[in-house]
Amino acid sequence: MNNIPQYRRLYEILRKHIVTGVYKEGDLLPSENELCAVYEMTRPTVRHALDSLVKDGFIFKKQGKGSIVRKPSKTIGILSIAGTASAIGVRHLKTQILQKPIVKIWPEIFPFEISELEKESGCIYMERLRFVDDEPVFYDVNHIPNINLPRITQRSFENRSLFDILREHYQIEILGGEQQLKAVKPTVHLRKLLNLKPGHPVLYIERKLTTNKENFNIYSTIYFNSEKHAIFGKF
Amino acid sequence: MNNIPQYRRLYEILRKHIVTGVYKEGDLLPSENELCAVYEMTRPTVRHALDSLVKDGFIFKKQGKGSIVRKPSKTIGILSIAGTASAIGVRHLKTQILQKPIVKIWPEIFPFEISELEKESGCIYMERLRFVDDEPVFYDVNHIPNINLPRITQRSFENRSLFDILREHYQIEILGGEQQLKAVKPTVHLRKLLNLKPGHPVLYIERKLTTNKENFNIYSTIYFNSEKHAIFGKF
DNA sequence: TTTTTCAACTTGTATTTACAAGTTATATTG
DNA sequence: CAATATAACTTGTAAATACAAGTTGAAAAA
Repeated sequence: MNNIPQYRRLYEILRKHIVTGVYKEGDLLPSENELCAVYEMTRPTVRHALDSLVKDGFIFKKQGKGSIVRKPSKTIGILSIAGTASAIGVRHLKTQILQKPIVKIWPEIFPFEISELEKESGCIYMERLRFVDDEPVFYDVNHIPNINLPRITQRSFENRSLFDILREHYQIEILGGEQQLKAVKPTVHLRKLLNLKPGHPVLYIERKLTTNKENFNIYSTIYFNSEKHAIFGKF
Repeated sequence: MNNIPQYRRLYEILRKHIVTGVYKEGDLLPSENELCAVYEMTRPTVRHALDSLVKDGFIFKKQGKGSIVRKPSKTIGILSIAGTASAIGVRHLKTQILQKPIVKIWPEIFPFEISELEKESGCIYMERLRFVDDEPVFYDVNHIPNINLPRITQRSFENRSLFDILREHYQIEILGGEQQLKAVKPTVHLRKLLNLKPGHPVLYIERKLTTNKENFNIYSTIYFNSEKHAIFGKF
């Protein structure tokens, strides 16, 4: 007997058709009754599949009209997921490493609670300065637990996304996270790093990202120069 | 004939019971069959209501066990969805209306693009100042299209969530949105309103929220005093 | 006593049927 | 020709029913 439910099967089929471009943005999916006929399901089952597609943002429905394909949002932005790279679009983002990844003990004062396993493993520490159109915009300080990351301190992070490296070489995926935002006055050090005008504030972000590995969270502190750019988020 | 659908009615009842603490975190809701009996609906209708509660993060379900309340862990926060009320927890948030809802034309200079229908309908304008522990924290300016909102300028918004009123009385649901964040120097007016220390910056947010009604978006400009509080977001 | 079995719950999936309500193109009417 | 009515679609809501699958605690067996 087939293990996966029928509505799930239809969901996967339609999802694949949407992401591979069989149905494009604005296209109407076949009507519910057509889908019933083609895939030999009843309407509640078909609607269950379509509801899932709505929930995941692939389509929206309009009564009397049909199910309309929604283009996936590409500029996900720093506020929803992943790193700073996807917030701007990688094209214009350059990265300078101020502190190459080194192994350290966790700081005494740390804005987040960490687990026992994370604590006893020590952490990988790195600092980066990131440029948009050759002007400094982000300064970030990162702490990553030193759990099963062979050779990470030898890798080059120049102009590469930290998250891409973790995903490709260590199979670590970001699942979600939490963050706090404030507007603060910059220190002298920060003002120089980010080339800020006197009196201009910075956006301060503390974030914890959870991953597919248990007890493996990524902790970042980010200072953002919002003179010319704003942080963008979709949800 | 009752205009709102039954599953919606049950959703509102259970949602209210959860946020007012009738059911607390970890509590089991009555079983689907019990809800059927009490509210005289069939199980598909009850399940539709429960599905909506799952989608909005109020409960999660476990097969064989029941529907479990999820409230306090999911302080959704201003960055992900809904309004400022859910960012803090309604308990400590008081609202003072600086400008009662009035009908206006849309401003000439507006940070977002608006549709033709929105433009020709005019907008409802309101300003609010919101307090946490009796200290001013949020100042927000809101523009809502004046489309099919009978008597909205007569309603009281004191200490009530704008979104709750839109949802309960006008069946308007927030589906998602986009926003931009900056750290800025406050104007003199803002410094007085938010009782800011000299030299302290504010967090500036521009947001557009999309709803289940076409051509009906909510536009807000928010100034946030981040001296004592931070804006929190989960994703 | 401890372990196993099982009955009585829970939610999950699915069918069938019916009518309400919004959309659109065509045919009808003025 | 232009406005209107209508028929044929679409999705939305809802009932009644059935069985599958996970959970739990009590009864039965070791």
